Amino acid sequence: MPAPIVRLALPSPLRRLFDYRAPLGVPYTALQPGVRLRVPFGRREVIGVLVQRVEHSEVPEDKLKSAVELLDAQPPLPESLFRLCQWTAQYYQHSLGDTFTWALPTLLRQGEPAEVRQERFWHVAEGVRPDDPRLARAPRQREVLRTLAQHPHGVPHALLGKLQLNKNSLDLLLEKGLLRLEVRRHRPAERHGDWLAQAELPLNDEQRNAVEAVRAGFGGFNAYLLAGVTGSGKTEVYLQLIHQVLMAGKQALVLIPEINLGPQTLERFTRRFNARIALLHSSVNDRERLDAWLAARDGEADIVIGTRSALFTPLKNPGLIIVDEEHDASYKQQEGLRYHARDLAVVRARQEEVPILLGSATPSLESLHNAHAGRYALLRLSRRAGNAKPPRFLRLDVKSLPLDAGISRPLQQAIAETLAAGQQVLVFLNRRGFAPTLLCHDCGWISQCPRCDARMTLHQRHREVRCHHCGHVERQPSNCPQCGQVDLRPVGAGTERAEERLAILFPDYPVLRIDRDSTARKDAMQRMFATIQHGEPCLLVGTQMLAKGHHFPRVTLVAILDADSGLFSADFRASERMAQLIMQVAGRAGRAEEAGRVIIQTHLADHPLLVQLTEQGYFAFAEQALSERRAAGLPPFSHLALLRAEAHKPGQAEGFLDQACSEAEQLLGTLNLSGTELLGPVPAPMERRAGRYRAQLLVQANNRAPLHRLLGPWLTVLEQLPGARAVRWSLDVDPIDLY
DNA sequence: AGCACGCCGACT
DNA sequence: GTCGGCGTGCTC
Repeated sequence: MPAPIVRLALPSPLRRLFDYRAPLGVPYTALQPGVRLRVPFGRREVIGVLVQRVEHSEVPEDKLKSAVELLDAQPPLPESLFRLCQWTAQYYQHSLGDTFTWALPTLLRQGEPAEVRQERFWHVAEGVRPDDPRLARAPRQREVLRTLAQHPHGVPHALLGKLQLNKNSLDLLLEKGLLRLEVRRHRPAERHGDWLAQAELPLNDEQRNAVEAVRAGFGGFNAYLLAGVTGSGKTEVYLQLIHQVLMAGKQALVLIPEINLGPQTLERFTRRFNARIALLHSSVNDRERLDAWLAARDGEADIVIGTRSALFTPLKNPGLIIVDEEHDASYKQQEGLRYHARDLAVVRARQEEVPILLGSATPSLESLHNAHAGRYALLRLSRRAGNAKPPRFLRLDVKSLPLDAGISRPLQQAIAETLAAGQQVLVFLNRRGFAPTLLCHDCGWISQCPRCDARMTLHQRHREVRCHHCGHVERQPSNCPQCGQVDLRPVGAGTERAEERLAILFPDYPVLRIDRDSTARKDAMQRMFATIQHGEPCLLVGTQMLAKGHHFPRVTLVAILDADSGLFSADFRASERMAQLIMQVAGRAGRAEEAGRVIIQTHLADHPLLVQLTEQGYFAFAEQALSERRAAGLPPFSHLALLRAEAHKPGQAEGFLDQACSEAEQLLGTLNLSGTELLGPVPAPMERRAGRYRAQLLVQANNRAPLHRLLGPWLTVLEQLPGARAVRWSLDVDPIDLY
């Protein structure tokens, strides 16, 4: 009887499965969905995941290859996670095999055993004496044996170096049978005593209501949107809910944004609970990641905290999923599998029948819309802890006012007053570098990036001009490359220039710049935060790095140098992002007894969205923005998919998208789908980037169902299009950035 | 995606 | 004369 046939998902962008004969001698019952097999694929070997056994294959007998090896006795990923991956692949129209690549720990897809790290212990074999005659002429080995004999419980492999035990001698001794190598499974961490390592904080009634509401929904799928202004104590709500989860013998999964939220929030979790916490963020190495993944899967971790990809951590007893700062853009992956971890978290919660809590001071319009539609229960926290007053907003109209490094005279005055009163000032400017352009005053030459349709930013400190889009760097020219004159002028201002200018304007106070450039060195950020916490009056200048997570209790003035770009951008989400950023930055100020002030420089001081935001607050802004979206038929009142393409030659990407567009039109007809529109193809807003010409085609649909009915067959056609190889293309379902 | 094959330009 | 550019074909 020939070996059974198995259908596998392979790490390849091809959106189909591949059939193989099972390896020889593997019992039929071992071929469970989810087990990994090593298989020949083209001219290489890859590791695939078994999706199903099949009776017979469409693939001709002579093309059917045999799998090399079965890697697992049991499927390493539980069925729940397998299902989530299948759903994800389907929804984002992505290859299932590649979806596993993004969802599973690196070591698992490299074929590592799905087991917790094993520790190896070296022992002297039973009955062996250090003066064994076989070692008469091997003094080094005799020495090794003598050392090992002093450790009756064996020597862990990791400590061999410390004891000066030579690996070579050990191998020889092992070969002679004089040593025994013991492999011990890392023992799961034990937990003792009460879950709380620290008393819980008292809750105000809003917080108590929130905790009670979510608790009432334990044990089944229920979704909550916790909308709490900065400083209203969202984290305490999370902590008390997690405590309830732990007491019920279940696990909590907490997703956090990528940037900086780390230290302060994490510390609150670790200090509060006497629990096994698995951390999954960018600086966790592959081995630790696999161990954390396994611990969560086997119920040996009580709380899992991690960034985007932690969404795919299996849980033995899931009790609650929390997505903190749910509006944060870092939940959306922008390459490969373009998933949104917040959206998938909701799907997962539904699949695993657990409650989910989305929290934010500035909820996304999508989530607010879901709350209005009754899909999420809205829980509001409107009061700041300790009766801290909300900040006061001032729109400073800078029309026709001179700007000095982006700073107007009235703002300088406000800064001076604040510093004189012994308080700190935060200056927010979402642009790194000294100036976004270098201009020749004599001939009009500008610092254009040779590979992008963009200007290169001057970084004066490093005497360089850099392209922020492709990373291209050149020396700062001293003469104009075009006319040779020396009058090169920086145009506009970034954080570096603001920092320099503020240091001159306020020589008596320290100026700290916080952006990706200034915090590149490992401890730089820590040192700056230490200075800030110290409380002396000072000026902080920075990008959105300043807006996330950290609290600056002594800051009483927040200055936002430029709010305009959010108000007239081509991207319809720009105003939402601007509002969120302003509120997040504003939230850094005035947390103690002094109310903070927020001064927003703008040329559009009467812009309705800005007025609404600053006078009525974020929720009023959101209502207005939502009604504008509704009127324009934009998300969340419609659904988008964006087909992007890029190619080396101009026009090539658009040519491909033209074909794609007519294929889509045809399919819309044959499938009889209505309410779906094709917009484009158009060149990308920045057509050339890193030397490639880019274009995009937007699909907009009133309903999700017809959109998805189109996408599947459409991509199948696109994959077979003759021109498809010459362009690099990808589909983004629910795109966030439309560039 | 990766990898090989195949056919035309600047060089050890 | 070769090394190597990327066009295109295929992966059970």
